[in-house]
Amino acid sequence: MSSTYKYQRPALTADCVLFTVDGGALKVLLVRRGREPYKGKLALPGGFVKRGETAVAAAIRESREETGYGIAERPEDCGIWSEPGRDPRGWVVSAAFWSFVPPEAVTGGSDASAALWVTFDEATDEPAADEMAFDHIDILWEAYRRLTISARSGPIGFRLMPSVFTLTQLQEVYEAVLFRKFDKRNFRRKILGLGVLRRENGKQKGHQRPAALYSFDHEKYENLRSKGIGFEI
Amino acid sequence: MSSTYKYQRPALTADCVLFTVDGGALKVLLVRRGREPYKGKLALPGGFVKRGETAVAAAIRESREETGYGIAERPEDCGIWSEPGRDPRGWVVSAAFWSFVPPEAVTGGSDASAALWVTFDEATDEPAADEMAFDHIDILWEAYRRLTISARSGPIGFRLMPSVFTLTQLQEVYEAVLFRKFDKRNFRRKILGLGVLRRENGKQKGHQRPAALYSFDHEKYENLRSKGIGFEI
DNA sequence: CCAATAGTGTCTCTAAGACAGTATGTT
DNA sequence: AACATACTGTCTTAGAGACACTATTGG
Repeated sequence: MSSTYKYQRPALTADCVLFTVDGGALKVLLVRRGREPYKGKLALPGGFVKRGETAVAAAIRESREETGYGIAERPEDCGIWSEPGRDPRGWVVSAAFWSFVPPEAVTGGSDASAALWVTFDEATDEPAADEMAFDHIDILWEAYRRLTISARSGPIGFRLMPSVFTLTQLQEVYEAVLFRKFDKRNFRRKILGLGVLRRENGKQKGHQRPAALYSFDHEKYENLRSKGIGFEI
Repeated sequence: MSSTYKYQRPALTADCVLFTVDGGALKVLLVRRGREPYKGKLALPGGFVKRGETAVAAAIRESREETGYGIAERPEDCGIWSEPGRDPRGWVVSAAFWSFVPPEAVTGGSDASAALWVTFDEATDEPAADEMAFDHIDILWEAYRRLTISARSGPIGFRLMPSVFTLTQLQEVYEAVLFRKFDKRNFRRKILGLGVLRRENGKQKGHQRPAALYSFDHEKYENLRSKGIGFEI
């Protein structure tokens, strides 16, 4: 019952895949590494977990420090990455997470940071994927897999919509995340039928016919999530 | 770029929640701890990750060492548990996993081990839940949450059925895992409609009318899993 | 013959998906 | 007036769920 072990200990890092939808495209936040190893390569934001904090807290902290972007909601698990040799510095295990960032944040990051939003397509296609540090390309794919599962099993709106939005905007987000198109009438029927949207006063300011504005009803939304009601458009 | 860090390192453990269905009840495999801390309390099988192995490999190895039960399939993620103070010995972070064990294994464990199968109800209800070491009761609940999600999104059969089985047995497993009953005709229609079962020759040996035997068609099963087809009975 | 379990078919209802035209604003 | 986008309803089809009786074996 001593506080030391005969076993060697790994270094523990926390990495975070941050998604957003911007201009109809699913994007992820990457940083260009300023030091070795993989200096100059693209990587997920992240860093070492400090004693006294949880791994998820470290992921939030490091993401904010490195990129200036705040995380809207509690990040979700994206696996434990412990393949020997995944980090040339030695035994480094990473706890990965993923989360959404609302689109307002896309233009609000700290200017001095090395963070950049890259479309998911660009990040995962050659040759950019080869430019990714460590096993981060694998983590990115796993995060996307979990994102799509999450998007299909419940409304994802809270996590990446602005506080007030139009139904067309909401549809565009779903189309970007799931890489498919929806029929406008069917989409509206389904979404409104969930009963989690609240009609807001006012109209969108646009160049053509203004659209009605909506927001999420937090209470009904949580109710729906906890009951685990399916959500297949 | 040295191989040492200014940061302290956590000890890393891997814990594994092993489920089975036995006698119509969902059960989990627990071990009674033989040493401090929490000596004499119930805990999940698990132990320290060694350098050169992945966390999931450690979970498989430790489970087998501690309990004698082999794991049928690759364990799935059950989160990273890193709350400060969760282990009185110091900074100990646990990577948790969950998996199924086919029912044949229930009677096949090593006799000398301190492992025992406990129904999920018993393990999670008071007062047994208070007898659980560390934060393992939380890990157990999280594993069950993930199990039910998995059971609803695809056929779980491969992972915990014997190689040949009857439709009634399969239904009993689903009912035990999901804590609900199914109509026999609807269940059969749905399962057979998936096209992943292969009719086997021979009949069940029983005391009444013998039932037809089935096995899983591995190829069609994997096809179904990869396509992510829903599975809501 | 009786007990026990295996096995089978129909109806209803809900929800997804396909489909085209009208309404309302801006310039 | 022309243009751009918002908004709306019906039909078809697939699948979930409720429901009760017959078939086959062992004792």
